[in-house]
Amino acid sequence: MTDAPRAQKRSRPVQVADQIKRWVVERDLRKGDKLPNEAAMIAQFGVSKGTVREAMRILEAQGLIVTKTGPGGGSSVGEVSKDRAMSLLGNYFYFKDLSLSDIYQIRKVLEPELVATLAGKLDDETLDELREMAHRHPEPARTPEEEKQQHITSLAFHARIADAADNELLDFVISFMARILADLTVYRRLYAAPNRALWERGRRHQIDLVEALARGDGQSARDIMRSHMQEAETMMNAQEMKITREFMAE
Amino acid sequence: MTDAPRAQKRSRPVQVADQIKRWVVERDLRKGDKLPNEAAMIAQFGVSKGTVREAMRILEAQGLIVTKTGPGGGSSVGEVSKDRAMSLLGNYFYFKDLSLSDIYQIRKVLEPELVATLAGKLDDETLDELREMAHRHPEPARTPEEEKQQHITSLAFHARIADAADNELLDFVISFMARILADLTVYRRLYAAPNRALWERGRRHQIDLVEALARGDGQSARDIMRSHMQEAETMMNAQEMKITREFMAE
DNA sequence: TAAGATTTGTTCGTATGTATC
DNA sequence: GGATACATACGAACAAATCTT
Repeated sequence: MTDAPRAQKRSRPVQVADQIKRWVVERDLRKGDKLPNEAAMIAQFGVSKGTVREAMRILEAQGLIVTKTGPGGGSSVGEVSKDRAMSLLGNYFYFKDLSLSDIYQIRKVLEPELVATLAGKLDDETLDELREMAHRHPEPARTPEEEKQQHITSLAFHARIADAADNELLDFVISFMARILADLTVYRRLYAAPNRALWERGRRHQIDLVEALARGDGQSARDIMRSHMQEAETMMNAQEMKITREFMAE
Repeated sequence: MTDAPRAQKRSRPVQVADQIKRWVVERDLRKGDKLPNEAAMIAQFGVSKGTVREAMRILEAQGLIVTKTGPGGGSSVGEVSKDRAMSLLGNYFYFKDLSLSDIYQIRKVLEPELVATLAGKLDDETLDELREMAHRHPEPARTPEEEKQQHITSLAFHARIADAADNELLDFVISFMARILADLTVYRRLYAAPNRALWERGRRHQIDLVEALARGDGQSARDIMRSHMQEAETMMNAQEMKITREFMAE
């Protein structure tokens, strides 16, 4: 049991929620498995309807159960989705004021590592998706709106690669960083000459990376991603950005 | 607004919880700031007491608010603790069956990166704590119980270093991995000769690492951590381990 | 210490909404 | 459509915690 030896006073709904958690773990229940209905829990725990409902809300908020009305309805175990997990974690960092350099310090080492292990292991469908994204914007953006769109496509490119990893933790961390970056609000001064050469190199990186992945060349993939990350960081630092302070919604 | 354009039917408590979240974000409320009390929310949202309470439980479960009874009590904004964030994220991985190699793939690149940036930046108090942990177990374990204790001390050593990072995201990821590893259940066969040489090298690594950090030698720190991670992985792979399948408690 | 005020915590009864058969 | 089984929501009352005087 990881359960802390807690001396704290815990409200009844929280106690009930904890008991239900233990109940689920003990029986090793899985995704669709059903929990007892309200009436049964009222009897089981000797508490009122309201208390049971509050307990269910707690579990629901954590993504652990889903509830349906009607006959055959009730609560059942629900796998925590990646999106919800990212939102919950996002709430933690809401108070932390992450900087771009914080994020890039990690991206710079994780993303090259990721592509190195993925080389030669991607199926054709994934590779085609990546090719499409890499080629989607053949010209530099002319308007802030286009710029934003390209930015989002680029982050989706990275998230798509992470999804293909069989390391769920690596996938999550990289996807989470992509999401934070996507949620950034860009305050930028529009420079007269938005370095076309640098932009072009970024695009080439993506294209070359996909082909390195396709032919199973892990070392090249790693090297390409390294310089890509390096240049991406440079570009972003050149802009004035600020992380939006808001809670993430599921 | 990150808020998704959700068509779903959301129950009233969830709607109320969302509105309160928005309310908090709009006013940029911080850690101790108080929310309206139950009665006010009942009036504000035109819902019943039970509904408001369920909404509060949702926010509480996410670590966003804390509630106290009595005069001057009520709900207030509560910074999400690292522990709670780790627990919530742990629930996501509960369903994922992470392997040791998944975790070490990331540790191997992140921890060397961490110590490299930390060299020369730790205060004396932190360094002394690390020295104490590195020297705490001068002899190899003789019993499974001692072995477990040494394992936990070692993970605490890494978590302590992560805490000192000014990169909150890096801190969190490393601490989270340490916690997962600490939650592992060890099923081991006790080998006749538990490689004393390897154990001794691990201990030396920790001791040397602290001194490299103390004298500000980032390159050495990185190298030491690299081989330390490499050997730690080897040791763990030699053991039979299995991740305990249970929800983490706060 | 004690009493009173304030605010959340819990219960019960009842009514409504919703999905299935 | 109607019956059934279930969650959803409301309102009034009382209990418990905690602060102030």
